[in-house]
Amino acid sequence: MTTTSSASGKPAGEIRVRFAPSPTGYLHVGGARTALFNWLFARGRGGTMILRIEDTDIERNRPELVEGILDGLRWLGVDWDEGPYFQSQRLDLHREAALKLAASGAAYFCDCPPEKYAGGDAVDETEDEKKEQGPRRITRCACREGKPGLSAENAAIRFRVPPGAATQFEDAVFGPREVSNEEIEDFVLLRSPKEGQARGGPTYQLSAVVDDIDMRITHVIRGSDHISNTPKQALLYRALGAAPPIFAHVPLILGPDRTRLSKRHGATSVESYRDEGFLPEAFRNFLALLGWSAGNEEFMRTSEIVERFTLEGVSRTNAVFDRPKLEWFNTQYLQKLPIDELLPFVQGELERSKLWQPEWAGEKREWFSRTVDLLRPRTRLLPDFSTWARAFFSDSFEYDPQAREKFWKDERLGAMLGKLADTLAALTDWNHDACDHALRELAAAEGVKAGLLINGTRVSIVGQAVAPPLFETMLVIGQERVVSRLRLAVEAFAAR
RNA sequence: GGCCCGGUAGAGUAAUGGUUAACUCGUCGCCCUUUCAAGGCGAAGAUUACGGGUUCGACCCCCGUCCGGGCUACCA
Repeated sequence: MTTTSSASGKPAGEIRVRFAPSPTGYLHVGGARTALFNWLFARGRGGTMILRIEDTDIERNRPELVEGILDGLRWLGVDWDEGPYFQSQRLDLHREAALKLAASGAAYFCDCPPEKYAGGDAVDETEDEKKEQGPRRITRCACREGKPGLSAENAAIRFRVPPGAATQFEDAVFGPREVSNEEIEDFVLLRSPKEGQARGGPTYQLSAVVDDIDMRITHVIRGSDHISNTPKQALLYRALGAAPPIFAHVPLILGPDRTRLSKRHGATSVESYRDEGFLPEAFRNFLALLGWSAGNEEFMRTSEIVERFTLEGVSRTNAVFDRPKLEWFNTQYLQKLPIDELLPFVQGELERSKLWQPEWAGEKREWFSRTVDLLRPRTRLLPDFSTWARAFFSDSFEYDPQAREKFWKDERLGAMLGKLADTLAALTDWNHDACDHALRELAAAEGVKAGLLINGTRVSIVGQAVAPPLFETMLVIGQERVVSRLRLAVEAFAAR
């Protein structure tokens, strides 16, 4: 097996990491966080990020899911320098390695039924032994001693775990690890051929290690659910004549009930957060802080996280996914992002909701920018721009029933709205103070508190009880529209 | 069952033997105010899972217990 055939000609000593999802589902938040950590690590030290699709399980594998995973990654802003490689296209390399190991005696052919191995039971134990209480022995079946007539055409290949030794590896998060080989079963490298097949496929252990060697991966950063498999892989590296990489097992993400995050906890796919209207950078910031931290500051632009990220800073404790905190990050980014960085996201949202007008990117860009800037302190998710703030982008909007209920109570309001329309229509200079004075004078003349008119007017021109300060709202909506909306409101008020 | 890893306020983390255990989210209150957010100020909330050690001194080191998680596949 060669270790020099990787696609990149970069110098040795460079950091190379990979994210290796298997297409058995969508990209979930746990996978996304693992991808992010790999990416942060690579980007922070000039390393190379590789994407590899682990699709060796033909039965569970769903190729149509690959594109969704890539989309999720792209949305997250996690890009890669090499790949995606598909393990299904590298099967010969994996088989070759298994055969080579079998030829050298580091592995052997075995045709025991898989059930014999399941559960870690010793297959060759006696009934008496089975009844004994003590710890179960790790499987070492008779094939290990060599069974005639076996080959890759009719048997699986198992790794021969060296007896009487211990296997160690380095984990950047959990520290040095050592496991007695007595705890490691003779795991399968190459499956036995299924009916109609000439040869079996590689298992995860084999293909991952062979590819990691071939791709010259220096740091394997993955979920801590893999930590127990790592001794097997360390053994494999050495048997294949390669030095094991540094491993870094990152803690798992849990649901509110402290069990592993899964569908029943609600949204777990990255795409669902995209669809809800979270900003990718907010999501990234949140994810980065699940199992990693750097001092007291939590709101950190991605560039800053890249700068500060270290494997040593990764926690060993599983973390609970806390949606309210994710939402807090989103509101922070909605408010603090330089406006020009936010605009494309709002544009995307308005395009989705069919409210977008091309001129807002052209001659009316200033207006668009000012309006978004005015709205953003009160938004939580991108769709707020096309739902709650619809009246800022469209003349077709409805009065929110609760807003009407709350602020269209006073009977005198209807008439006042009409008078206000007349007064505002007469204004020659459409600015904040002019609107302010006009409204307050009217309120005084009518003998009502300005608040009554202000609140009633807000509902009239944007249909909502909550909006930015009224006179600034009037400015961005424009004189003509404000006046006509007030006149429409007079009718609606009467018919309410 | 076995092997491994964890356990600091409701959540995420800090403090890696040395003053009243710190920060962020959330919760509650006050200020601001034209609605609601944002923002500002403040409060409540932790016998550092429990029990033993070691030490002048323990969140931190050791042992045990409990709880949680992972692995225990010819899945990845």
